[in-house]
Amino acid sequence: MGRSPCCEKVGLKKGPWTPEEDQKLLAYIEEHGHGSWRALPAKAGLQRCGKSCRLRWTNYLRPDIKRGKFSLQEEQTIIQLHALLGNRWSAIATHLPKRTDNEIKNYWNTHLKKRLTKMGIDPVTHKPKIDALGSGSGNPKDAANLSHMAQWESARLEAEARLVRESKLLLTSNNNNANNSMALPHHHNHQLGSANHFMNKPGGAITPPPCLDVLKAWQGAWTKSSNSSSRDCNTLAGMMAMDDLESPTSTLNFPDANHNYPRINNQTATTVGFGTNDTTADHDGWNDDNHDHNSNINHMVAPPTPPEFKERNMEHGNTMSLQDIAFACSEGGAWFVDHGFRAAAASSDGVAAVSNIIEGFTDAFMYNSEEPNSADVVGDGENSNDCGGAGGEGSCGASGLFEENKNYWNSILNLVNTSPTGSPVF
DNA sequence: AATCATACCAACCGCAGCTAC
DNA sequence: GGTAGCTGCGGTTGGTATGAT
Repeated sequence: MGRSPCCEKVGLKKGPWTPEEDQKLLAYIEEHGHGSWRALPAKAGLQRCGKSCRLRWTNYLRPDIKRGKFSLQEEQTIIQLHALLGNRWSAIATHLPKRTDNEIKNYWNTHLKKRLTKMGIDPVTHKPKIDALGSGSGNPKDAANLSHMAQWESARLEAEARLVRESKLLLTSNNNNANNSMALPHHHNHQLGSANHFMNKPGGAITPPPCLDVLKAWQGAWTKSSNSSSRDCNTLAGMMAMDDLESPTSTLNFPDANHNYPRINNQTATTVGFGTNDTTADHDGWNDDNHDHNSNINHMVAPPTPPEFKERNMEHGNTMSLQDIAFACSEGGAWFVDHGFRAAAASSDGVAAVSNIIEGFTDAFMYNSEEPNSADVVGDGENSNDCGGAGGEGSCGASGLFEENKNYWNSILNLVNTSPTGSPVF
């Protein structure tokens, strides 16, 4: 791979651009397009290297750039995408219309990172800092395990999402049946791919679908070891709410309605923790009585009991496999698989079977009304199991698991699905 | 008013991936 | 298959603006 000499050439100007230079570059690109950046400066009469021209164009002169203060929703999106993708600014920028990767990066480094740090969150891992927790659990192994899990899961999550995309491309051409939902048609395709990946095992062996809410699970795990004074800060949303943000919402939102980014749901932020010892009636993942649904911050059910998970985690070398994650969702997972495969049984060929699985899963997992504890999807308070909707009376029991996984799965799928450019994210 | 510290952000640097030859 | 060129990306720097003392 050869290195380009670029700006090392003598005589090329560096540093801030003058209005005249901007005008030249703008005029040339408007008339001819940028074409080859390397050749552009000479053609445009600029004493700059192509790289500098490209940067000036993409970060400043491009007409579709929005400048100015970041909105609350943009901030939230950046934080959530950063939690998911890390410092992949271009990927993050894909989901923030009219914002450049450079701008987002700068904003992260100068604002958001500091803010998170100030609030005791590690801006790299997006979980409460060990220092902030003090000796907390008193078990350094926990921290190591979680860190290990975080790294592993980050990679796995990306691979999973990539497979979703690939499978979508592969299967959409063969499968129109999976697109018959008026509600969220694209999800069928994505789930189709995902199901093909994690369920289509040789010999008919079925692997339960993954509970993808790993980031939140980490936070939940940390919740367990944090003290009561810091518990209120154990959801990112909670932290945001405690700082200078206006809303605790951290459910993935897309800021610009003009870009057809779907608002996934109207629920406010949630944290699911598989490590909590919630024995209270609210089943909100907190072992107390003051973190209920009336809070601005919603807490969801903690799926398996800690000893089960710990034991399993140890068996698997302190990393989480898909099966482990699914195990974390075991209560809903068994039903989920059963429901999905009852639908699949109606088909004989592979693609249709997978399609039917997805149909079944979609019905079951996302819209199911047969589930005894099905929650109100939009959290509007009308359903007694509404997890956090305004005025909702119910708490998140077993249905919280479905809600939480559904929401997170939606988020991931929509991240993949709504990318304007065929997302370079995955 | 002057000086210093901090915040902000445009721009640069260099690595890595992709593609053409 | 190897090499060179080009482009994109992420980390970092340095100049400017703003605030504090």
